[in-house]
Amino acid sequence: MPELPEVETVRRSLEPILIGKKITQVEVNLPKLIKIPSGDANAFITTLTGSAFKDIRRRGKYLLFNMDNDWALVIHLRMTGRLLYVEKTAPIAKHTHFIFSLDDGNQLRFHDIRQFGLIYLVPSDQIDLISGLKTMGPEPLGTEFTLDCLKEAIKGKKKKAKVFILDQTCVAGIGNIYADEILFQAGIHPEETIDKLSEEKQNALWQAIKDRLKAGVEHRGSSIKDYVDGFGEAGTFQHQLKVYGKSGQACLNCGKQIEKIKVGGRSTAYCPECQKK
DNA sequence: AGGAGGCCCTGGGTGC
DNA sequence: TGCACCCAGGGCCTCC
Repeated sequence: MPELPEVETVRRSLEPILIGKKITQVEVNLPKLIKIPSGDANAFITTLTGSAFKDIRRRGKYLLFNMDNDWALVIHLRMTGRLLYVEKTAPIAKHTHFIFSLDDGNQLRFHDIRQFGLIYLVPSDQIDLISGLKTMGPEPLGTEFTLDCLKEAIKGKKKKAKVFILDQTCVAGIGNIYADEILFQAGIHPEETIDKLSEEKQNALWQAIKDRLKAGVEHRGSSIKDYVDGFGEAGTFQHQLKVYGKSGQACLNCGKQIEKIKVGGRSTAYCPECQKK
């Protein structure tokens, strides 16, 4: 499940090889993934063909490819999306929905088993047309994400802690895996009401958000099931996980059994001893 | 405002 | 072996 560290790893893997490359041909096999212009493969193909990659940015879990014709190709990988840079002779894997042929003879392919991925093509100065980007909260690894910034976002909110950190308008880029890991490190119960946290816990949450995401990036993401970078390489952060996917196992910190509950409709693993309300 | 539920979708796992 | 069912989950939606 690509979250901030996985999306950032994809960005870093693709950036050096895509910048300056021109798209010579676009093949769309599943137009419904194009949200803007809605399902319009022809407009999508016409606009992108002949343009070159200028830069690749990331905002939350979105990848933004700025093209030299002032359009931006924006991609959200959701759960099973992959962006792969391959030779054009490589066999086409099942679930390959988009193929961008490049002027270096290789291809960038978008592959997505569950077809949940989202693709947008917007003028690069109008990325706010994408509602998820328009309302996106602060980048947790950026300088704007200060302790005061987090406290301000928390103020008056009655959401459960896990629901709060998964809310992209509160903090950008956190998904189910890192949410559980962050709350474990901060010693916060996932169902604790967020504005009931003590000063000390708010500080611990702030530190844990930055620390776990940074560690995820350093380990090139977590490859639980589907995630790989732009070259098909797996990450290694899955070996650092303390609670996600560990329900029934002993907590590495206290030995108590990790429990599994549902919070905000998401499966949640936590240690009842280390994460008390 | 928050919470619950549904929807999109495939494949892997389990139970009979 | 086959079939039914459940689960995984990000973002967006509706309804209460």
